[in-house]
Amino acid sequence: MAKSHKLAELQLAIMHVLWERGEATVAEVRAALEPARQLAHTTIGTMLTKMEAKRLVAHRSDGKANVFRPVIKQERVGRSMVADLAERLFGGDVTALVCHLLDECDVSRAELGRLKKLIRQKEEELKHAE
Amino acid sequence: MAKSHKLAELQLAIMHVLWERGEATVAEVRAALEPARQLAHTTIGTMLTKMEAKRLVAHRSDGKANVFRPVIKQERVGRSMVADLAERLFGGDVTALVCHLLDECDVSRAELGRLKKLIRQKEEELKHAE
DNA sequence: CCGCATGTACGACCTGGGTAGTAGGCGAGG
DNA sequence: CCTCGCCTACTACCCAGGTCGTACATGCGG
Repeated sequence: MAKSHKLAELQLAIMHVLWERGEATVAEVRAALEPARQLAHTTIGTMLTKMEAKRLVAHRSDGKANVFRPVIKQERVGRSMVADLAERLFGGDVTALVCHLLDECDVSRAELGRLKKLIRQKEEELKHAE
Repeated sequence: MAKSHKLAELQLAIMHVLWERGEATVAEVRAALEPARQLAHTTIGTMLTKMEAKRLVAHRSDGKANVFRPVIKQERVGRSMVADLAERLFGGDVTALVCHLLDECDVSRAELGRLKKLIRQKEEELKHAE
């Protein structure tokens, strides 16, 4: 029952760290976030605790420190957040969202190439599915 | 400077009504939102007031009622919210976002057609720009 | 054995979104 | 003129995200 997993700023940043590393302690997360944001050690800890309450992460106790690992998949979060945005901004019209993307951000030719390939591939899949 | 305009759920819904109509009273906004959400008249009023404080909307007084109109363009909000999501979810890699879209949502063949056309058009633009 | 460095757990607080109640203004109908 | 209905303005809350401070545990170097 894919309940929409909307993660806010910091939560998402933390999840990224965990997804990348598999698991991490509070200090490690903090260090990883350090360049972008200076946060107190406890801030990360608190956040992680709150996130555990929401079943976004889980922890095991390794000696003195807690080691956290992601519970939900990046995949899943990405999917629901993108879908959510498409819904709220374009009434669920995915194509409209892509148009928007293409229009507003500058996309390099290489990227266009990749996209073309992707679309062709998608068309193949559709053909086979029928 | 394009400070990122992130609007939350209700705010966005209200803006959609205003963008569509050009302007509307509290009662009209409420009526427009009615099918999806039952909200007290004052809820809309309060929200609109808060939004006015943030310069998202403005109002003129027409007799007894206030008539609100959008101050920011839909365009602008869409752009910054999409960019924001791309940034937070895919580190700004627009192509990754599009891939994701294509992969996860089911896109009809007609939509794929539209997208192909779009990309070709985009390629033209790039060529001319050089 | 002491105290510093690290860590955790818990509680405080602020902000912004969202939701609504209440008080008071004001025009229309009786 | 009084009341009903509609409207605004103000105030009050609740919740979640975010940010810490403080108190307390505990391993390690001297």
